[in-house]
This record gives sequence, C-alpha cells and structure tokens, in this order.
Amino acid sequence: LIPALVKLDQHATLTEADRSAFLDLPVRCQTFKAGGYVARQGERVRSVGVVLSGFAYGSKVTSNGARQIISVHMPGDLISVQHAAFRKATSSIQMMTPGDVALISADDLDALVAERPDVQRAVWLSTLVDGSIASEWVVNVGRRDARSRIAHLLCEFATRLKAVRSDREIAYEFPMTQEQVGDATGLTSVHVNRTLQDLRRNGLIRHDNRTVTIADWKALTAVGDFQAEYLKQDDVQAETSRHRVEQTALSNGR
Amino acid sequence: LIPALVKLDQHATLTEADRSAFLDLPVRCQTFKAGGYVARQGERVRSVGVVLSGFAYGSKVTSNGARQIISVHMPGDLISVQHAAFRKATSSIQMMTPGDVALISADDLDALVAERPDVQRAVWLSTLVDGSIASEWVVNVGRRDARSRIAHLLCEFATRLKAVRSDREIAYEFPMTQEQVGDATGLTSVHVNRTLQDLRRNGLIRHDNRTVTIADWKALTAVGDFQAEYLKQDDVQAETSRHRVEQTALSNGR
DNA sequence: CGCCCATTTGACAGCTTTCAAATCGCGTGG
DNA sequence: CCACGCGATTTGAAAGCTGTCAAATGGGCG
Repeated sequence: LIPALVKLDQHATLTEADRSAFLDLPVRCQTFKAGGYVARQGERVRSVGVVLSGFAYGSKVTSNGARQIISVHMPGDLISVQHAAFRKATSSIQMMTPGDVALISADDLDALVAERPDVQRAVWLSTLVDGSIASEWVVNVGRRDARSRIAHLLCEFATRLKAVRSDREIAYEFPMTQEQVGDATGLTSVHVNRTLQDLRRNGLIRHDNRTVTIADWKALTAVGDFQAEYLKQDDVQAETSRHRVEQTALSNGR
Repeated sequence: LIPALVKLDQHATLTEADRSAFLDLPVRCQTFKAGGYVARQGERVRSVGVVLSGFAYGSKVTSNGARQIISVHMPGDLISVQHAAFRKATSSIQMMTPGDVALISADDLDALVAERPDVQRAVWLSTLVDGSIASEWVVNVGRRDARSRIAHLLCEFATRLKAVRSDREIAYEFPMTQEQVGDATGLTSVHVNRTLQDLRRNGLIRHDNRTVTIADWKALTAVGDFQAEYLKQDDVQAETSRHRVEQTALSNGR
C-alpha cells in the first residue's frame, strides 16, 4: 500500500499513527491479466482497490454498444472508492495491462476513516483530484478536435507519470491501444490512427510499440491546450512525503 | 443552509450535534444576477458555497475560445468544494439564473469536518456524487449523438429536480438557454435548436420559454440512454432525513 | 511457423459546424 | 399602452471533421 500512502500523504498531514493504521489495513492482493475486470458495472462492491502495478481504466458502455473510457488509473491510485462508498459499481473497471491490485474491504476502510479524520480527508482529496480530471475530460471530449484531444491525453499521462523534465525529451510507457485512446477521447480507432500519424509527421511525438516520446513538450501542450494545474500534483511536497512514508514503511517492516 | 443539510443527511448518519454544528457555521449570503461569477478560473478560493436559490454552473474555456459547461448546480448543492480544498479555482462558476448563494469559509468548514468525521463523510460523499455525474457527462459528450445527449441532459434534470412521478407528464423549469445546452453537451446552439425541434416533433417533449415538459418519459430515457442509478438519490431516505433536519432547524430557530 | 490482435489505408457517407440573416420574445422607456 | 432594443431562437445552404466499412499489413506470442 506504500505507493498509495505516498499519494495520500500529499493531500493531508498524516501522523505516524495514521500512516501505520493505513498500512495495517488487511489487504487481499490480486493479479489480473490485461482486460481483467476489477469491477463490473451494476455489481455490488465491497472493497476499494489500490493499483500496485500496471494500469487500469474505468468505462461505461452505452445502449448502442459504444464504450467510453472515463478514467485511467496508475500505480498508487485508489480505485473504486466511489463504488465502495455506495456499495455499487456505476462503471466497470478493467486492467489496461497485466498488473496487481490490492483490495481493501470497504467496511475496514470506513472504520478506519471514521476513526481518523486526517486519513479520511486524504482519501477524500484524492477523489477530488479524480473529479478534477474527469471534469477536464468533459472539456476534452466536448470542445476539442481530435488533434487536441489526443495531445491532451498524452500530456496528462506525461504529467501524472511525472515524466516531465524541463528541456529534455519526454518518454514513457504508454499502455493504451489506439482503440482505447479512441474510447477515452470519444473518437474511433481509425481516426486516432490518422491523428497520431499527423502528430508524428509534425514532429510533436514519436511512438514505437508501447512507448511514446514527446519530442516537443511546449508545442504538444499548445496543441492539446494542456495546463497542468488541474492535476495539482505538488512534486516538492511529494518528495518530502515519500521520504516520511518510506520511514514509516521501514519501521513497520513493509 | 437547511437545503444543503437535507442533501448531506442522505449520505451519512448525522447526530443532532452534527446538524446544529453545520447549521451554526458562519455564512455570508450573496445575491447574484444571471451570469454573475461565484468563482473565476485561476483565482484563489477561500470559501465553499451552498446554492440557496437559482441555478449555477461550472465551466472551462479552451484556448480557442470555446466554452464547456462541466456541471450544473441546483438549490441545496454544495459548490466550489473541490476549489476550496485546494484553495484554487480550476474552473469558473457562474449563476445560470439570478439566485442566492451562502458562502462558508473554507477554514471554518475544514475545522468543522476535522472535528466531525460524519459531517466530513457526508460532504465527501456528496462530492463523490458530483464526480459520478461528471463521469456520466464524459460518456454523454464522448459517445452519444446530439439527440441522445440532449435527451440525457433533460432526464438528468428531471431526476435531480425530483420531478419524476410515475405515469404522469413531467414538467419543470429548465433554466438553460439553447446556447448553454450546447456548451453542456459539446454541441453548437444551432444544432441544439434543430435537435430540440426534432425531439418535439417526435412527441417526446414540449417546451415553451423556460419550462420543459417531458411527454413520454420512457421514450426519452430510451433515446437518452438514461439510467438514474448513477445519481443514487435515495428519495425514501431523503424524506426521512428532511423530517429530521427540519426538526433540527426548528430547534435551532432557523 | 502460424494465429490473432493491433495498426494502417482508402473511399465514401453523414452528423455537426459555420456563417449569416431573419424572427421572436420580453423588459424598458417614452 | 406601444415602440424600441437586445438577447434568444430559427432557418438555410454549404463546408468539414469524423465515422463507417472493408481489406491489407504488421507484430508478438505460443
């Protein structure tokens, strides 16, 4: 649970007791293959998840069979929190790549946060960031053309993966197929393909297989109309938090 | 703040002490005219709001000048919670109609929820519902055609306004201009106009001025691919909560 | 080496946008 | 009480971005 704790620690000031109480939560780790369901829309939900490795995504399917990806979850992210809160999955969550997810009983988490307001606040704020990302996605699919939508998605990934280093080429593992990019941006895989080629021809990105490299960050953020503020990842604070968290983890033998 | 308390009470079991502590929060009421800004994107935010009357909406503007409405807020809704949590507005919030908003200092709210985990949970869960709505909007603008998008929006309004009564025509005040409907659904006002006419010609709705009446709820939900579960408004519980809340309010003289 | 899934390509259709311009609705001032 | 003014609604024609439908190509894994 350490990667999740690092993220939580960014959002609230947790005490050592808070941190170890969180780390002491009983977890059930589960390994999924790509495409495996962590939750299915409509099902009863009894646990929240923490992505330990790999990528996951949330999606809904419309009555005419189209799929829309509504969220992407990276290692350390809490998933299914909204589902667990109401004990019902309002969307499906699947693995985008093979990976491991730690499952925490919703009852256990409820009990923990009822006892520890700062932990509750940290989890809460992490869900608020998820909401902020969702809002930006509404803008992305609602008001941007294909070039911008895809550019924006690539920028979001780079930022969330903390792959952005000033004045250097940015490269990262990009786990989505072109069809999934289409499902996330409200486009067809065919058009994603053509748009990706266009981005490549213009020297903004390169991509071979599963790795994307952003050749011109400034230009790509301009095309994608990307401002990172909505992700509000305070990296400085994250560094200090990681430090504190690792000490906690060591002292707890995890 | 009573309407907000009613909504919060749906999400957690609050004690009398919780309720009166919430109602005792210092508030500053402010009257806005239509179009007035409750918050501007990028600004520092020091308070959360409660819509007392009228409708509000959140929006973002893209670099090429297009506006996307990302949320609609109705009387009783908490607004700007995400902004207040990070003390910064990541979107603008404006009134859609003239109305009153109660402003609560973010510091005061932070202090309250730090003391009262159940209140924090209630506020948290209300923001999770907002997130659920935002996710559904991603689906709406990403994967549905104009007819469905608009039908879905009308269904969402009817449900959130609790205007749905079985086997009867549904009528409610609809505060959005066609341009705003376009901004919410990712369409142009011109196309919204044509699509509304289409919906009307097909006998699904009628609309004069600011009031919409849904002539065929079943058909409109089918066209809009609308399932109300994601709004998870438990009306039964809401009724009992309202009862409790009004007692609290009376005993506090509000 | 072969199968399967992801990527790529082409031609064409179609939903939505664009750009004006006309009309309507309604609050305001005369 | 009626004219005026401005924003909202309507309408038309044409352009455009994106989708659809196949079919070919490519790449990775058993």
